[in-house]
Amino acid sequence: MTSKPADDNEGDAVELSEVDLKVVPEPSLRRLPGYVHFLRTLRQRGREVVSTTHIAKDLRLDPTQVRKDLAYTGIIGRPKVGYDVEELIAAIERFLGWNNSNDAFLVGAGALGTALLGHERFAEYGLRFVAAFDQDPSKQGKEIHGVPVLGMHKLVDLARRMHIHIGVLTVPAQGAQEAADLLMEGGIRAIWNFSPRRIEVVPDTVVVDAELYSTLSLLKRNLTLIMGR
Amino acid sequence: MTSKPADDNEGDAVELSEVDLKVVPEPSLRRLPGYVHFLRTLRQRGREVVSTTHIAKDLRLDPTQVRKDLAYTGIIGRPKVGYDVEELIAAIERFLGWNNSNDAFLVGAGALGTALLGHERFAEYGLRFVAAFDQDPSKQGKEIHGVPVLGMHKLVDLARRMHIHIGVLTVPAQGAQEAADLLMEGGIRAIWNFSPRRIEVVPDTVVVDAELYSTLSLLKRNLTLIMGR
DNA sequence: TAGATTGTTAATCGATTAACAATC
DNA sequence: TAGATTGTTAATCGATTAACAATC
Repeated sequence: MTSKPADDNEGDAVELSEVDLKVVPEPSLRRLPGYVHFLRTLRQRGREVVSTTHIAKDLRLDPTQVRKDLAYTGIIGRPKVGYDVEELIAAIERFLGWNNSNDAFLVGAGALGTALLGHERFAEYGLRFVAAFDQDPSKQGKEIHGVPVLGMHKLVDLARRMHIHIGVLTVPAQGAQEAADLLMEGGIRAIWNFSPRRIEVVPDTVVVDAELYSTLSLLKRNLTLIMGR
Repeated sequence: MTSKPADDNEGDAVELSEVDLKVVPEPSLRRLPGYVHFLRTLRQRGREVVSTTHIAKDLRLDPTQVRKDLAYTGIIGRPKVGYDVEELIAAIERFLGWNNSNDAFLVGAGALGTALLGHERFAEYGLRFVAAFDQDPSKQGKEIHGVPVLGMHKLVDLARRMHIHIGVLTVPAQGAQEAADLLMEGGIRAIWNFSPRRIEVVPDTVVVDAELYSTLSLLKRNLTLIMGR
């Protein structure tokens, strides 16, 4: 996965692209999609350039922070002027990989899974569901939002043949690891986990938790603070 | 509760609860739900005590970090022994407010909204949907997963009369702020935002972003890193 | 030009991790 | 008891924020 060079043995001569990629802080990666949304609305209003002060004000961030985040995408701004809106959108989208769309499998066609399958906007973010899987036979053979639902036994073989790399996990906690194991057996390298369980993965596979319950907990906690005074 | 007076100036007599509540770091709050999930599986297996080493190993965290997180809930462990599993679960649930269930309104009965309405597990986390709202007349008057869908014009009055404090936003970006304004007008103080827009709120109101697109971006980025070498 | 803005280095802040005495 | 574990203080690490020279 994200192995670090243990010591600086001639690290400078190494191809920069690789090194640079890994060095982007996670908080920056989380903020970048938000910039795109704001920039798109600016573009719609006909704006051609934008400063980090402008972006920062809208998203309530520090301008320096925005500037650093943008720098990771390789964009170059013009002093006194700012950044070209169109160019900036393109740079971030390219950086985040929204252009090269990835086909994905979804496991667990329950309430949450069904919603994700029907969420057209994911296409904008480079995610396309090509098949869903569920152990419930009554769901198999049907389609949900145009995506075929198949039995679990077809997952591994199909993932291999279709060269699928992304799996979305929307199964209950107790089935999560088992489903993840199937995904990995099928060659899937990235798992978007909506179950509340931590998933164990083989090397060179990444799990990102959707953290539904984390954010809900944060919300309730903050509400308690507000109401309690 | 937990806190030690910085110096021993009879600090024990001071009301600690308020101060303590605010001082809990957000990362800790995000991790706590994960502990509960693990502890529940331990309980199911009949385990009665657990050490932070044990928890940390399972969730791949630092034991000291786990100990600090748990301390925020007010739980007290026994050296050499660990923590009482049952007691610990109760302490975290109480701390996160999962016991006192909150009634919530959902705005935007689209694909994502429908899924959330059908997600029974939210009840375990103290969230209960009592009504949904959508501007599409064809959806109004019906029920989704047992929750009535109403027109937007009924939102403010109903929220006030029912003393609703939590709103879940599952509308498209362009309608997000407007919907949030309605929620706030109805007296709602906490908004769980699934739209990609940053929401502006009045004082004493909290927004927590579900960050679907943030985590998806993280996932795709990490995948690119893995595949690219 | 003058002044706003970028790009970058330094200072600050806060969270994580290490160290260790207290303890059952 | 001996040793594992808690609770807490100190050290480290990394991200955010401040400062400022370069620049169009």
